[in-house]
Amino acid sequence: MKPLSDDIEAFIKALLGEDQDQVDVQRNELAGYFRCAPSQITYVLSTRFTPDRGYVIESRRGGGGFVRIVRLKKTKADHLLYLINQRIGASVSAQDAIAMIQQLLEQGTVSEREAALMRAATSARAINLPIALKDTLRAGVLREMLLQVALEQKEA
Amino acid sequence: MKPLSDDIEAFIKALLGEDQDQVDVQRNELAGYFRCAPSQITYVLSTRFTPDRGYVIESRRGGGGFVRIVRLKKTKADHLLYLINQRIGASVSAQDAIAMIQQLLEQGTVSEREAALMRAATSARAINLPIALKDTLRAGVLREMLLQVALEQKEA
DNA sequence: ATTTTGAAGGTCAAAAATAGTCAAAAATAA
DNA sequence: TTATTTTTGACTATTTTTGACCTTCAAAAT
Repeated sequence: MKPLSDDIEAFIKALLGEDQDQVDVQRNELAGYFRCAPSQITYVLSTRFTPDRGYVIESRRGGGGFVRIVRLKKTKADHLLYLINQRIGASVSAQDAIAMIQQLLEQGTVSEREAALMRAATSARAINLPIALKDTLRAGVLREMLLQVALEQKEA
Repeated sequence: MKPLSDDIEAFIKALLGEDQDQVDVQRNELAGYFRCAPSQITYVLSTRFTPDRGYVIESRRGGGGFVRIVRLKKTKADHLLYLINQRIGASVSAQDAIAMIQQLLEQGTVSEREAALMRAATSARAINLPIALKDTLRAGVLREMLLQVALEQKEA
């Protein structure tokens, strides 16, 4: 017997279909449909729709809340995905961040202004913490920014 | 289903339009139009039309009372300096950061892509730390990014 | 001039509507 | 059996919506 998670995963992928690269669902509604705990939906999203697999999740709580699943277009975002999934690990030095940002700039993935913003956000001044934590923090900040750029690639 | 608050926000922004910098509404009338509690109007005003987002509210009670929504007109440079020197202190919540970035966007100080980058860099996902340090860190990241934008303003 | 009154708007806390977290239990796979 | 994955549920977090009660203002009544 196939686990429910697989069905839920398939269902969401079906919702995305061919042309759609983004879909909004309501966690409780989905859970109701599959007669499972709402947290199971969260489980599926966090195990099957990761950046690693080419997806990004956004969500909002409260009235009118939702979970948005966005599929990244792999062809366009190839190098970005590599950086996000491989190159950025648990920690990134300031030097490494600068190098990666430079590459993105040179290949035209980001503008000069955008690159400057990214450098600012990952600079030592911005990330003012005990050494042990610095590089970890920077990894998080850089990753989220790259995910954001990858999201926009999809629109182009 | 989008929350009512978003509709009310959009409605008020439509009233303001491009050229108008201020508009008067009647709380009860608006509430009647949207079939909601009058206090919901107050809620929308106090969450979406804050100084951080570039608006101030004035009002008068009693017969002929009104609520006036005023869009602040500050020069971009002044506003940036205010944010950097006054508004961003030792700590900034995720919500406050979003509000400030939103205003920069509406002001045309940053592009949609740049705003998205800034949101990503200051998001809770990017800044994944013990609560105590989060807001402090975010303040640093946001400040450095704004300084960067200010720098470029100067050159242009 | 003073008081009354009805028409605004304001406050605040509770309820409702969502989603997230985390650890334990259950099911499977090795 | 042991390790891993799935499933669940209790508890938390966030956002929106509502309602009961409070304050202020202007015009009418005295």
